[in-house]
Amino acid sequence: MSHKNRKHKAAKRQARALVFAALGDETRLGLVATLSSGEPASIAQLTAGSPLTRQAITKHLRVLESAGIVRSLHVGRESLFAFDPRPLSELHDYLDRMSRRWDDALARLKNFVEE
Amino acid sequence: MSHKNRKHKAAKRQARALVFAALGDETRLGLVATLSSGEPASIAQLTAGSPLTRQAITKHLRVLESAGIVRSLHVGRESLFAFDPRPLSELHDYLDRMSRRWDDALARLKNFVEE
DNA sequence: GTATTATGCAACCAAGAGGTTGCTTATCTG
DNA sequence: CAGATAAGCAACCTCTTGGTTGCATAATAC
Repeated sequence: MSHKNRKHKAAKRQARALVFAALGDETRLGLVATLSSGEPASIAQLTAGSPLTRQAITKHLRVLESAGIVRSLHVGRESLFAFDPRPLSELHDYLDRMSRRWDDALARLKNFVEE
Repeated sequence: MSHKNRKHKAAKRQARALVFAALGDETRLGLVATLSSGEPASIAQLTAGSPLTRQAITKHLRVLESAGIVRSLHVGRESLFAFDPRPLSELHDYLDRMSRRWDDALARLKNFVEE
């Protein structure tokens, strides 16, 4: 494999890890669920149903934003967040590519636990 | 939605977050890549190509194991790890279900950033 | 123009993550 | 058996995370 290719792969992996990590929290997973199936919402709206403080929710939104999963805009005194499906779509493709090896992997696993 | 259904959903979300979090680290993503496309390997083997110490790799493997992504067995003096595709398959399905809403989401996003 | 609402900013805190080193134990190998 | 190899255990360290509280500021409503 070429040097350039290796670097490219490393960068992809880094970006991917960032997206995975952003989804690795129940609160954020909930926020994504909400935003992915509805209109853009303000911080106050997103905090409404939660036991957490507004600031905690804000932090989670910023994490999602740096992973590219949501985008934010200031409208008046509100800060609105919208879901961006593209990073998740990339993850989906990644898992899809990987899934071609799952049958073999499952066979190896079966063999592994039984031997 | 029923109480039972709500609890079930919460449990699913928790398990999912655990798997996502396990993949939210470049080192672990690398280990998964290695194990998913090859035979079960020992800790020493998995440490070989890495700048990290054996103990660091061990910790990562245990994280993957508690998320169900790998399974381990002791064989002789070695501890072997094998890839289990099922949790990743579940994630794939999750993203797949979610992807039905992505066209709408993308349209909303376009509208959002342009208004 | 005053009160209310929505947010931002900063400091702080406890717990967890990622990593190391040092030592012990178990299992081969010659 | 002696030495080498594979791994486990535990303590420790630093940085990050998830959360809080308090205060300041910008927009909106009455």
